[in-house]
Amino acid sequence: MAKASSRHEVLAGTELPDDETYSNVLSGVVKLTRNLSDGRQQIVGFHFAPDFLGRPFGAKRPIRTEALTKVALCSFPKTIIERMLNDSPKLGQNLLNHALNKLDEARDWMAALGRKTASEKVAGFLLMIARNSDPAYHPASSISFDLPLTRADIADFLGLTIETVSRELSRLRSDGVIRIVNKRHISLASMAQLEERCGD
Amino acid sequence: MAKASSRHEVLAGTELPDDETYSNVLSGVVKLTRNLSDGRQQIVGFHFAPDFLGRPFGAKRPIRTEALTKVALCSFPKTIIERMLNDSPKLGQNLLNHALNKLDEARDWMAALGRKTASEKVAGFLLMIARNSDPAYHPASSISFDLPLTRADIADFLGLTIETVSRELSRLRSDGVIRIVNKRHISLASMAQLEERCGD
DNA sequence: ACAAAGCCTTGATTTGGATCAAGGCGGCGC
DNA sequence: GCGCCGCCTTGATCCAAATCAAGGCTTTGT
Repeated sequence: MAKASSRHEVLAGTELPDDETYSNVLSGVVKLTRNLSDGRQQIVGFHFAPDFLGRPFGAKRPIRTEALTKVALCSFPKTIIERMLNDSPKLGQNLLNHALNKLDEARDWMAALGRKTASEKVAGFLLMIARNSDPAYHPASSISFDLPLTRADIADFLGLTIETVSRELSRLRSDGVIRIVNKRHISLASMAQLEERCGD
Repeated sequence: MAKASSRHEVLAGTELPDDETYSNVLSGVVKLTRNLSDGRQQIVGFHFAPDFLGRPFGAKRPIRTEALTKVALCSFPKTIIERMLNDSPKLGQNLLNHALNKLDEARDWMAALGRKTASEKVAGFLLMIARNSDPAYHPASSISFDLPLTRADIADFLGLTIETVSRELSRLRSDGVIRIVNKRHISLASMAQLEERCGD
């Protein structure tokens, strides 16, 4: 298996075509986007390390895959993966678990999109990024992280406009919940205050 | 395998506990609900025949599972399923495919919740029910079906209020797109008009 | 037959977030 | 250095959907 794999990096902004490979995200962040016919856009998922990318036996879907940051990938040809799925049940179980975790995440975000207010959405989003940036986080300690997304991407993820995202971030800052070190770097006194504001 | 299975029916409104069984939906409709702490509610998925219910190796989730109509199930103990997953890769592949299809559905609905207008959401919802009611549908022919949901459930699915759902259904009726035979039964002249109004 | 409870519809009013509008700031090319 | 461009913020106004309100229709129980 190690023989067939190839490690490579792509730059932020690269579209990852839905080709015949199958990859593991080693570092960086990938976004999945769904478009309506008139151009309205919704981000429907992220892949952080160590998520998988690519669908075995894949029915193609109208979803665009794009690197948000520099991304390191470890890729295999789909034929190899499909053969391994037939031979060893272990891999299939990993993939099934991964897919079910992604499904749970998607369902959490359906609840957020359908029922949360703008400020709850933004707080919940910052929490998600914070948790994925610092895997071994302590709920009480202070944390600082880069936003891998522009305001436009955040808006596309939360089902809001750029202006509303900007206003809610300003409000969190003036309420003392976050510090906006610069447009792309946030620091938190504690996760606890964000957790109170995220509504679930 | 057939030995360990048991066929049974539950009434509309029954909660299906997240127990140690694993089931196939033979008929009827099941809803999955996610709640925020203050009681706001979002329906995050449906299971129609022949979907699967239950998560192998299951991490429990804060999701409630409830029969919307009378539902017929074919159940197996989880231990059996988990043993079969280790023995034969075929079952694992089916489950993986099923999970990936549910994930695609969830992502379509994320786009709807985040970016569609109320009337597009209602049109898209009717289309989904119509397609699941009449598996062998012809896009051009006229169709009639029962809504397995109350207005409150529809609102919880679409991230709207009961009143808005009611108004949008009334509007589709007065525009001649649907006939409301009674509160729970709808008939369509054609799917095409709904497809035009669902926004994607 | 009637009362009570669910569920749904329709109308009036309010409001959260969208849209429209006007800069600010930082990086880059010339 | 200076002007341009992309990205972000903030303010003013508008509007789609929420909320508030009133009743209608059906079913259930007495």
